[in-house]
Amino acid sequence: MIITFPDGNKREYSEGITGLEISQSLSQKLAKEALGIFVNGVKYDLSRPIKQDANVKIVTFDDDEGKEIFWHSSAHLMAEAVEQIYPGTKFGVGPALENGFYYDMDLPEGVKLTNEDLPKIEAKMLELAQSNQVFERVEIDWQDAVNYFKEDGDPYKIELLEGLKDEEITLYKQGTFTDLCRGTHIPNTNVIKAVKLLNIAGAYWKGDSERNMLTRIYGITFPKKQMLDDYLVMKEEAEKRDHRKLGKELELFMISPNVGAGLPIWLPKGAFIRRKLETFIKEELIRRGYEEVITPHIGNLNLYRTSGHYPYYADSQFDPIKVEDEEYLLKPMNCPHHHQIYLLKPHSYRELPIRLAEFGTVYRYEQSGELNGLTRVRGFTQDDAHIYCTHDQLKSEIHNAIELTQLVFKTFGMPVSTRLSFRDENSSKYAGDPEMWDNAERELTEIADEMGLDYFIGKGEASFYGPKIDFIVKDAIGRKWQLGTVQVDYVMPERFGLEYIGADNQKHRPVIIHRAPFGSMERFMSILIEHYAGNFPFWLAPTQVKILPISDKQFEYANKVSEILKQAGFRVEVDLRSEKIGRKIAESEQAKIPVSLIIGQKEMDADSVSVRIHGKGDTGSKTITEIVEMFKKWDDPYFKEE
RNA sequence: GCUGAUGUAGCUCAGCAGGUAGAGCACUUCCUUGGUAAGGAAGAGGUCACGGGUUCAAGUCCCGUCAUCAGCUCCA
Repeated sequence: MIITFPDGNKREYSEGITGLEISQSLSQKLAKEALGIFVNGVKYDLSRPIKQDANVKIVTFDDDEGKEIFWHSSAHLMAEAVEQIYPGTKFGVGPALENGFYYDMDLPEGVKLTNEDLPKIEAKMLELAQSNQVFERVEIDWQDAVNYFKEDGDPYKIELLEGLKDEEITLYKQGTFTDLCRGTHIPNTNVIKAVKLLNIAGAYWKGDSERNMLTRIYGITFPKKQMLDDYLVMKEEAEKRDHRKLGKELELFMISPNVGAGLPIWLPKGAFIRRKLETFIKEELIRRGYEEVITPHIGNLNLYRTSGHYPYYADSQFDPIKVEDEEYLLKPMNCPHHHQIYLLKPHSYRELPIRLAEFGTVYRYEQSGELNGLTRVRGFTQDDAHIYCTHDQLKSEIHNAIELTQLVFKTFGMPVSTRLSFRDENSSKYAGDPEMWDNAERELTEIADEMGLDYFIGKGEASFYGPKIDFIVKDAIGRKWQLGTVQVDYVMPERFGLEYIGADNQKHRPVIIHRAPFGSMERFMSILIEHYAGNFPFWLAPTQVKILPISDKQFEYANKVSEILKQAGFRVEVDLRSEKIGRKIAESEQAKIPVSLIIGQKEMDADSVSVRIHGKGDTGSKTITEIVEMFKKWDDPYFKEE
């Protein structure tokens, strides 16, 4: 039997050899670290015999697939521990996650877990792990499996089995715990050396709020204790970046229950940064032929009946407002307003594309449990624009919109993933005919391919009027959020009866592209705060420079320097308190101000300043002329430090 | 919206066997004039989220509301 390795090497083994034996034949280290083996692309347990020639790949904790196996097995280990501590616990599902695992369980009557119970379970898990339990794979008949779980009193497993009637059923046993599971698992629990249970939360069975709420425990495990320590340090660092924490500390925004949940209020410093971002993108829009418009915050309900947003999204809109005999809606979208502008007069194909842009604030009713800092709010501002173009222009317009979005993420150095959001053919929530959808989805794919985008496809993620390309970013604690978006729309032109006169003197329907490179200013800001950990670059920082005179003998000179810098257009503050320089520096650093200029007798005599850069420390003295030049260079969004 | 936890000074938090509300930082005043991350002293500051209830007495116990957090569900 010939086994081929990922590097192309081939070796001969006798039939029925296991992954573990193959690892052992390669190296002791690998045999110790191996967690599973892919046989012709199929995950196998290391103990499972391989019966024919195959391409194999042995995975360890260093591989994502290895982590998945490790954490999935850890979920089983946790279940075993919980079952031993709380006999009679019923189990739901327990998958591996990107970072760890969870298990959903239905604890016995009267048992309520709190965070204080977690160390007990952790200790049990470690104890079980050290007892060298072997994961055993059992292929079993469907009916036997049902009988087994009936006897075991696990209704959830039986329900899962109902959906697996035509499949091969396997059970996995380790120690006293047996689970319905497809696998794969680690060979032995002893590779789990460090355990941390992170939190407890409720989770509905099958995600259905009508059904039972199970107790979900999240945890993470590692093959080395040091790895857990590193992970916890990293997690702590990430939590320090949380925009809700930094937003408060740096006085960027607030949320007042007196105004309303999910309705953020921008404080002067936060508002400054946001305006700066707006100016930045506006300059790019002008360069790209957009025209700015302004539309009101409410609109006649009929407008949204025409667009289809009402009643389609009635659940996530604020209730209509009665005005005399009409009903108005707080606008959930800007597009219907912009379509009115298009409709104002007839258009020739020669005018297209028409690109209407607006920082439009929209209001959506989000469930109270969903609200989250700036990332999920009830009122937010989109850097919205609608491009009305002919079908011939569609590709190049989409291309340009994607390019602009990419420019944004590149400028801020944010890592994004790109999703082609397509419809789910089995759902009826989409407007327009299937042929149109197929075309639009194909066009988007073509453009993405031509641009060499590294994308994945999100089925069922399209908006109701068309497919889109979404740019998705992770926040500091690993949650994913959609920011920029580019959407194709053949539906609204129909609904609003948009037309243009073509070269053939006939009426034609334009196509609409909806696009927002930032997405929402609120959400973008939240990610930006976390991305920079509050250390905004020079061009964005509300206060760019803090001048710190050492004693009051330098106050006059400090004010003079401040005046020169202000005249040159920089945002400067002077610290004229009778504090020691060490404290002034400490506070300037804590406020994350990019540059502190320290001024003592020496600097005053030399017409210079001592330059301290946030995060770098003292960088020596420079003359006033030199720093003005330097700041001018830094005050550019596209400035990159060599 | 659902489940659970939390809500005490501007901030971070202690007080939880019911018995007159505390610390550090910030703030004010005074002293200090100091060279690259926190000098000293004094002072001021709280309807203990809000509304009910139990009790001689409630920050503390009970109920409700609001908000925040974690998760679930949802997201044009």
